[in-house]
Amino acid sequence: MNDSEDKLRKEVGRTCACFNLRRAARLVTQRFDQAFRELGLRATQLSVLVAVYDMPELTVSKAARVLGMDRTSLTRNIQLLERKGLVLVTEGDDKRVRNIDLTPKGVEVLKAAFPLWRKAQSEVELALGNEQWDALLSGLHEVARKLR
Amino acid sequence: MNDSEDKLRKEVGRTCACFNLRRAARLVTQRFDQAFRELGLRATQLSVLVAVYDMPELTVSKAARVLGMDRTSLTRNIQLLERKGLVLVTEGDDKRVRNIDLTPKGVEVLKAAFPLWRKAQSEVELALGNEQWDALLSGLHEVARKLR
DNA sequence: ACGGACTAGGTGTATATACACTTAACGCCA
DNA sequence: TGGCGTTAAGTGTATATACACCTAGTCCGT
Repeated sequence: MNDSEDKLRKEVGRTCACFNLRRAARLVTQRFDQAFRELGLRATQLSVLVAVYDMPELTVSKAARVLGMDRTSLTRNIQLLERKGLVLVTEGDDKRVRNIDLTPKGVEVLKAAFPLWRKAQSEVELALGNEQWDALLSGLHEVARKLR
Repeated sequence: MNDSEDKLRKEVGRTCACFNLRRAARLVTQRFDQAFRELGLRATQLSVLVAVYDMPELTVSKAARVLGMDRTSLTRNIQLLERKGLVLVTEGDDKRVRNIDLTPKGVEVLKAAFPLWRKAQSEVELALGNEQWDALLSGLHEVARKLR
């Protein structure tokens, strides 16, 4: 490996957008998953529940766009939530679409998750400090806006 | 759901550290995976190769710490790279540890990946602009430093 | 009405990730 | 030196994620 390759290699380790985003996501996800463990809920599942509550009669494709997630990934997520009895999937008027809605149990779990979320979220915000946290969040929003 | 619960729910959607990190990581990973497709390499695999090259005689546990990844997740990653013939896993003097090193083929793939990485990385940096990208990267580093 | 283009969704397969548990090796000390 | 606590690693299982491919329903022009 020559000098310029060595330089590039070091740059990858330090600055790679993909690696740094994934590493941070892994670390934060571990904390959040831990926080929701008592509900038998994973962090990803909570974000799906929130989106479903926010948008009644949500379809799989619409939800995938909002969540910045591949449609087929979301299908598996929703199947899981359905098995847990947290969401209800029904056929739309257009027979191709599936409408996703929270069950009463889903709403209960969502409500129970809020204080646990608040705690996990505060830990991250505290670790960074308000200023850096705001900057980070802006950057993440911008990534979603530009690459969605 | 009462008013304060509604407010919290909306806050989750907008500000959740876990969701926003994961969504950005998903979107960026899709681009990077796409960029490396011609090498049969995924973005995560590249970051492992870089770490392995950087630290000769790296062990699984040490690599996991550096990469901010669960040790057992890394085991699966390394098994994959071993099957592809990109890394070599050997027993250490201490018979418990495994030393991970790149094979010549691994070095070749790593070198071939650099220009592809440069291109994918530039797209993200351009999408955000230098200032916001620097702020985002700092935040991600800080998350790793504080939560590792 | 029909046929093709388009759209919504699911499945097969592979990788990524982590927790709980297990196994094997090391080291120390009584 | 024999046993026990510690450490390094792998396995079983479950979820998360995405691409390639497939199916079925809708729409529209003729």
